[in-house]
Amino acid sequence: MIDKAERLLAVKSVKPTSVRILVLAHLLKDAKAQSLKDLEVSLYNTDRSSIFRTLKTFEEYKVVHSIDDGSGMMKYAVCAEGCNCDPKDLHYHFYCTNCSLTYCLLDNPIPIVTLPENFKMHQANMVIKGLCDKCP
Amino acid sequence: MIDKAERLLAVKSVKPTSVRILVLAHLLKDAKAQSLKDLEVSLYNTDRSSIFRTLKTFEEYKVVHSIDDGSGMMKYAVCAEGCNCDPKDLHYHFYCTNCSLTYCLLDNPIPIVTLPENFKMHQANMVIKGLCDKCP
DNA sequence: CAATGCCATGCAACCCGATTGCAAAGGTTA
DNA sequence: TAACCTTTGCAATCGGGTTGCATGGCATTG
Repeated sequence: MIDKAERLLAVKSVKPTSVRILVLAHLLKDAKAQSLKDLEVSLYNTDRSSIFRTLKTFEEYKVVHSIDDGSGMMKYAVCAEGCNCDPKDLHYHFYCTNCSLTYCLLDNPIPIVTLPENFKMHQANMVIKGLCDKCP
Repeated sequence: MIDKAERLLAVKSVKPTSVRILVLAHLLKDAKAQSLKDLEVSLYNTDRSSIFRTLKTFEEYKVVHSIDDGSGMMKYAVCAEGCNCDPKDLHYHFYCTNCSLTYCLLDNPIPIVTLPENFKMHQANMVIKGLCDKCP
């Protein structure tokens, strides 16, 4: 997972520092979107603000995308291959109100929404809330 | 607008106190969703926590629905007639990244999203971000 | 009318995630 | 080695949301 992280950073032209490799390796580890706090707990000897700034850098270089799932904490997930975080790359997210996990629903593309005249869409944030398959 | 607010409160069985009437009248005044701060500024002589609790009450009684548009501040908008805040009543919201206004796009129903097996949808929060017709 | 109790309100304080200022550490270049 | 830039760690701050508590209004009961 460490190598995978290093390779991804190279592809995205982000200097591979120790914190960045650790954070990205953790994000790659499973499919769920993780919050700053999640990462802070996992990487307990790394400073919160360093992780925070790392995530901002990742966003800037399209390594991860952020998800506001309404839980009060921003979540971060590694971008799928070829993702440019354009509207066409957007996908739904699913937030489980029981276990607080956030999933990327990559199979469902965001539909075309007809906007009022002269409205222009740049991004979208689509979150479905409910219970995941592990929660009753 | 005051009378309209009073009537709506009666319909929803919410005791019509002065703060509640004022808050609701302000929310009815225009179609844009308003934040706690917006209301605090408009009703400058009313306490923030009173407005806050009023909004919570309104949500509980389905007078308003809240929208997390990703701006960092929850927005509130009066429920359309007949709205029960069920998934079927959901609609898209549009957040203008320039002027920070949030609009309800009532004409577009939320499509059916095929969830992974055993995932259950209860609510959804769909926000499109971009520029509204008044912003360049 | 007086006593009681409930609910709304105002004020102040707190919580917590996000963010920033600043100095030290690490690495790169001249 | 010296100068420089970036990253990191620590501490502090910011801001929206939320809560504890005392006051005040209002209605119900005796």
